[in-house]
Amino acid sequence: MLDQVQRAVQERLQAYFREHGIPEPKTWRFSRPPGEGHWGLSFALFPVAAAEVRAKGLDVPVPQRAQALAEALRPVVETIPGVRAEAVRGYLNMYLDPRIYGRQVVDTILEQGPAYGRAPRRGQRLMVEFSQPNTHKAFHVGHLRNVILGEAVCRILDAAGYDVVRANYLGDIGWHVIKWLWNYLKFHRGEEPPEDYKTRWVSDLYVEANRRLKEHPEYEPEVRALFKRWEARDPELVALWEKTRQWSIEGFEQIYRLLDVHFDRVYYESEMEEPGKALVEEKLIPMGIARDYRPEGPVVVPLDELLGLEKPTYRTYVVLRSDGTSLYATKDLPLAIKKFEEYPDLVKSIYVIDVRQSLYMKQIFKTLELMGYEWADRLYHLAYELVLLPTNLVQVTEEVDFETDETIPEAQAETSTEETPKPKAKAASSREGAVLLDKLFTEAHRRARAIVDEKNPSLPDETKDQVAWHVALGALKYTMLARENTRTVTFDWKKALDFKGNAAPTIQYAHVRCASLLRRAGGRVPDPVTPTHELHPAEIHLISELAAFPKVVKRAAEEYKPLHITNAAFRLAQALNDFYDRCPVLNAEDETTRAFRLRLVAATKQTLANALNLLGIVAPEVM
RNA sequence: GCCCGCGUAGCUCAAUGGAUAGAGCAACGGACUUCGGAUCCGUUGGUUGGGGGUUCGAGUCCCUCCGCGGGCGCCA
Repeated sequence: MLDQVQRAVQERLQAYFREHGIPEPKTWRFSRPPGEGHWGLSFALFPVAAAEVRAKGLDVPVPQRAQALAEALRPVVETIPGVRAEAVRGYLNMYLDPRIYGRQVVDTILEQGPAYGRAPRRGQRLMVEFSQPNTHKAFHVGHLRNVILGEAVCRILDAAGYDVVRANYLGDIGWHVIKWLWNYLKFHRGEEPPEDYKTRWVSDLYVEANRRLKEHPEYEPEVRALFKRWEARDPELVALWEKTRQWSIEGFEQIYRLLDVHFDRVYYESEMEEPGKALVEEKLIPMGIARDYRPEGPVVVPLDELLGLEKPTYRTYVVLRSDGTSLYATKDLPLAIKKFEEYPDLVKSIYVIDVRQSLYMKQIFKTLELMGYEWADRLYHLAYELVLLPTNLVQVTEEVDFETDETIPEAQAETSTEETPKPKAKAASSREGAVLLDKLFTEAHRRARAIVDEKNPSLPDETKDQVAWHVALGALKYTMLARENTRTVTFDWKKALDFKGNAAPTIQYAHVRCASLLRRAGGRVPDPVTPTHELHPAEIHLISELAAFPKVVKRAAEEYKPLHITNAAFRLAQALNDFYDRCPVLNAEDETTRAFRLRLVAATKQTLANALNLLGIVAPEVM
C-alpha cells in the first residue's frame, strides 16, 4: 500500500516537472521523514534542483532552489487523499493519515499472512552452493557461519521470488581422507562410531592420524602406498571409504537437522576427479588456455599473460599437479559446468565461500569465461569473513590434540604497549572449532533452559526443552547473521549466548508477547476496522515499521545481506515493546480501539514470524 | 612488492551519497499497585584512523598516508 502512495506521488511530481521544464531525476528514491509521531514518505529535492540549476544556468544556490521546489510541490501532492505535506529544508515530507493507511497496512498483512513481505514468483531459478564440509574431518564453528548464512540467503532469495536450488559440495576425497583411512586400518580396524557423536568421533580420528604422522614420519610411505591403492580403486579400500564417508555424512546431517537446513542437490568432490582431469587434457591444453609443464612442473593457466595484463591480477591458476594427480582446483571447473548442464536456466550460480578464496574464485570464473561458456558471467562468489577465536580461548582447548596440517597464522606473541591490548584472535581450526561446536550447542541450550525454568516454571518439561532449543539456536544464528558479511566475527561466549539487547530472544519475546495478548483475547482476530481514536506515536511508529518490511526483504535479496532482516526484525521488536508499554490493548478505552490494536498486534506477530523465518529462526508461542 | 577487506561512543556493531551519525552492552538514575519485567524511559559517552579532493551535500565516492587482518604456481 505504501507502493501505491509512492506511485501516486511520483506521477504528480513527474507531471509537475514536465510542465515546468525541470529535468526528471534519474532515480526515484524515497525515504522516511525523521522524527516521531508521524509516518510517511520523504523526497529530497536536491538532485532535481541541482540538475535544473545546471541545465538552465540559474544563479541560485541549490538548497534554496530545492526548498522552493518542495514548497511548490506541497499542494500538488496534497491532492492525494489522506496525505499532508511539508516543505522542510529542501525535503518534501509527506505524512500519511495513520487511520486510513494504518488500517490498510494491518489489513494487508493479515490477508497475506505468511506471504507478507514475499514477492510474486519470478519464474527464475538460481543455485546457492554452501556448507561444503570435508568428510573425515571436523565440522566446526567456522563452518557454522557458512551454513547459517547460506541458508538465510536461500530463504531470502526464495522470498524475493526466485526458485532456489540449495547445493552442497562434499570434500570426500583428497590427502586428508587417505590419512584418515590409514589411521583407521592400522589402529582402529573394525571400530564403529557412537550413534550420537559421529562427527566428533570421525574428526578425532583424523586429528589422531595427523599426530601419529607427525610423531612418526617413518609411517609416511604407508600412507603413500595407500594413496596408490586408492588411485587403483582397490575394491576393499573403496568399500571402506564409502562406509566411513557415510559416517561423516550422517554426522553432518545431524547438524543440518538441528539447524533446520536441507539441500536439494549434493555434489561429491570424488565425482569431479576424472571429469576434471579430462577437461584439462582434452580441452584446456588443446585450446591453448593451459600450459603443460609436466613432469618438471604443473599444468597452469597463465591468466594474466593470456589477458595481456601487465600488473599481477589473476596470477597463475594451477589446475593439475606435476605428477598428473588432481587438485581441488581441478574439480571446480567440471562442477561449475555440471551445474549448468543440470540446470541450464540458472540466472545465477552463487558460491558461499569464505573471503580467503576470493582470488581463486576469480581464477575459476575467468578460466570458464575464456573457455567460452556464455554463463560465466552468472557465477557469483558470495564472500564472508571468518569466525575468529580469541587466543585465550584457544589455549584452553589446545591441551587436547591440536591439528597441525592447516596453515593457521600464529597469533602475535609480543605484548602490546597500549594500556588495553586488543584480545588477539585467530582463525578457527578444526580441532578447537569442533570441540567448541559441541560445547556451543549444549552450553547454549543449558543456559536457555535455565532461563526458561526461571521465567516460566509452569510450562511442561517438554515444552521448556523445545523452547530452550529455539532460543539457543536463535541466538547463535542471529549472532552470525546480524553482521556485515565482510566483517569478521570474533567468537565470544558472552555474546554468542547473549539473550538480551540486540539478539534473537528479544525478537522472539516480542512475538511471544503478541501471542499472549491474542490468546487472552480469545484467540480470534477481530474483523477489519478503521480506528477512530487518535493514534499514539508508538502506535504509528509500529505501523511504519510493519509497512517497511517488504522493501527490506527486497533489498536483502538484492544485496545478499541477511543483516537487513535482522535490523528490521529488531526495530520491529523494539517498536512493539514500546507500543506494549504505552498503549493498552485488552483494556483499551473503547471497542474500536481494542479491535484495531488487536489486529495491529496480530499483524506484528505475523511480520515478526515472517522475518524470523527468513533467518531460519523459530518464532515461539511461549518462552 | 602487488591485490582484497576492515578502521564509527569504553566494548560489540548499525547507518540507499541526504536532515541533529544511531542501537545494544556496560555504568549510573528512574517508571508501571494495568495486558508476560527476557520490558520501557532518562543521563554519561563521537575530530566516523590522519590529510587532501569530487559534490548543493561525504562515515559512505576518488587520491594519499597510517594501523590491523587476509590472499598471491602444484593446500583445500
